Amino acid sequence: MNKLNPRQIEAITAPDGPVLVLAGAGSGKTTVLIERIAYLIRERGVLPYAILAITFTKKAAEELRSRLTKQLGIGANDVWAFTFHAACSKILRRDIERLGYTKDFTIYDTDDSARIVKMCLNDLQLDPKQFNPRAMHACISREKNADVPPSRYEENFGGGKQIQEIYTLYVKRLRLNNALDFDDILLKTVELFEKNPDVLEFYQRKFRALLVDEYQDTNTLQYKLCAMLSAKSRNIFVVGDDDQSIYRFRGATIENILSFEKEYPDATVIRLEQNYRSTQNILTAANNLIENNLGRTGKSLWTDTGSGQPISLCRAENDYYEADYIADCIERHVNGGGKYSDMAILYRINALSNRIEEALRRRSIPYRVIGGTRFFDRAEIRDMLAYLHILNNPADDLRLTRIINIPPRGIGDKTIGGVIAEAAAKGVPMMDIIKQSAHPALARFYKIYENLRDLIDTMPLTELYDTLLETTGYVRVLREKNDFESDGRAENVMELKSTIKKFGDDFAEGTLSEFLESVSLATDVENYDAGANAAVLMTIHSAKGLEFPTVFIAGLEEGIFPSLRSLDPMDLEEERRLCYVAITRARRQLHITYSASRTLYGQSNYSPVSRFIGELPNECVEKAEHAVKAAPYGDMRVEATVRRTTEGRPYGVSSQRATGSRPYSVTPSPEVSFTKGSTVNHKAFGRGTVTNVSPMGGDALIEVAFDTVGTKRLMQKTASAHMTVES
DNA sequence: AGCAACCGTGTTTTT
DNA sequence: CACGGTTGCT
Repeated sequence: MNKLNPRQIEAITAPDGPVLVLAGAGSGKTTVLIERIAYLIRERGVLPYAILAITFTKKAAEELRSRLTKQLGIGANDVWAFTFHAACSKILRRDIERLGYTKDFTIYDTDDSARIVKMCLNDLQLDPKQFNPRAMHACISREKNADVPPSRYEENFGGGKQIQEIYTLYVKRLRLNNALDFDDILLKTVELFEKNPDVLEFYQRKFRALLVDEYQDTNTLQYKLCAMLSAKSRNIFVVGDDDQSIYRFRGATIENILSFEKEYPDATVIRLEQNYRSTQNILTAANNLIENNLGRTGKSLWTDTGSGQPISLCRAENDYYEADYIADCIERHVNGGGKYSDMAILYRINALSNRIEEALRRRSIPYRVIGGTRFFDRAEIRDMLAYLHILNNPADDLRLTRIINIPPRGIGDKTIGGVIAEAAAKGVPMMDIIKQSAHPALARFYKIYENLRDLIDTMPLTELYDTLLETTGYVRVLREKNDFESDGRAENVMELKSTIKKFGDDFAEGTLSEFLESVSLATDVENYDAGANAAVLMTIHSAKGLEFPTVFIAGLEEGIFPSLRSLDPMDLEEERRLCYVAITRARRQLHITYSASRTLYGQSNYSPVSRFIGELPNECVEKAEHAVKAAPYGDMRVEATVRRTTEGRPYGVSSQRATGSRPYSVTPSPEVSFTKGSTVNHKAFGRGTVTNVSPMGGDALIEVAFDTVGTKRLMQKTASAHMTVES
């Protein structure tokens, strides 16, 4: 304990009962959590299995577990260190039968859930255009997280009768499919406890101590869970930072941490304000920014390690230059002896990564993108997982309809519609209907299914997967297509086998059901390998809890950061906290960039600089020269939007993005290019000379001095259809 | 039944 | 821009 400061020691050795640790960014929060657990075990005689430590991300849980093992040895394995979702899943796997589900229950992600909503709309004959399935699901999710059942829906929303109907049917459908959505994992656990006091009491007795990380991000349901679990022992130790609450949109309520002292008047409250991560310049900037928020507990970070480099601020003309500036900085950093892996590029929205990826690729800078479209979200992976899901849970109609005719096996819309109707009429899963069907294609499908199903208890998962590939013909059909995209997809399908193998290596006794659960709860951040020498790109949300020597924050423009959709005061405060989180990720050097114009969603727009930049103190900030060595777009050729698809190792390598359920779009490079000085011939305007080319979004604005009609400005993409280059 | 081409629309952040 | 859904052809 000799490396700890007095405040930290106070937190670690706090007496029994409720404890609130308000821990600023970089103040050694995780260390305190770990030391507290070690202290409880060593000094207070608490047994490891009587400790429940909850985190928000899998990565945090893993880090907690590995550091505990280092500290305590093998006994640490008995500590329950999980995310809310993982802990609840574990509780549910044990007792969910009391709620009428079977233990093989399936977990639906946001995408699956939206599809279920869509089916509900169909049943209710409502127009999916009027009731956007994703928005409807967001509504339902919000209500679930606030613990509002369908029957009470209207109390919250006047005139929401149809939404209530959708919500009701949605709940029914999930149950029929023996499925839980993300929110249900928490909701059903609470329900389990409420309906079965003996189960609750079992866990209340089991857990002598509850510790919660990132407490500022808990929502009503999670709050309720914590309160229930600690009601007997009253040993609830929470760590958090109200300034870093960034999940309001997911129902997190900052009230939970702000009112902790009211809730537990006898609580021990400790503030950790000494920062061990960043330079004073970075901290001063962060402090100044966050002071613009009201309703904080009030905290000011400090360090004794010196002021460090000023924060560099760069204004770019457009997003191409912004990206190139970042790439240039990284290149110079590495030329000066630094590592690529020192650098992280953070942004508010995933859509900003594309331009930056292009710039990094152009300079051959190794990078990896965290988040965005996940490996598990690729169409072909979803297909394979769907097969595994129906083997695990035959009632999973959603997954069944996804793959029943993939690859094509003669089961068309009409046949599927018949099965759905009959299943609905009888109130049974679709598989029951298929089993008895005389339809030859359906019978053939059932045979495939049945044969595989017979193997799940006896065959190792990887072999089962091989057999699955074999009997469904999925890979064979891909290979037969013999094109670039299908090859990539086939590779991805094989890559899933590596995931399965790794799961088998990690959990020798792991079942299919557990594998699927691990996939459902997986995120991309935990796949981030800090050991690889590559720059990292991710959203600020993903970056929470991480730190890097050098951080770039890109896209500091009004409408992007803060987001256009977050302009009312409460949302704006959350955006500001997000910015605070971003700034405090940096250890030594922080670069902030913004762009006068930006092409987003296929449209180019001008936006003013973000208000957050004005909230940084001048003395910490230095304007950066826009040092573009060889102007990369000077004699511009329109860059084709050639996306690297899936060559190389399909996952975890830089520069790959899935483009959803359709084949990847590969646009060939346009042959025509106009450069300054070339002579052109236009269908309508005749002969002319190109006098200027400037980049403009994914296009370019070209100026042409025509021989007869004078100078005109044209967009290259449009003009190329009417204009040729004269040789 | 299956495929290709077209149109219209929405697009933050994620356990 | 990129998706989902629809239409129309084979």
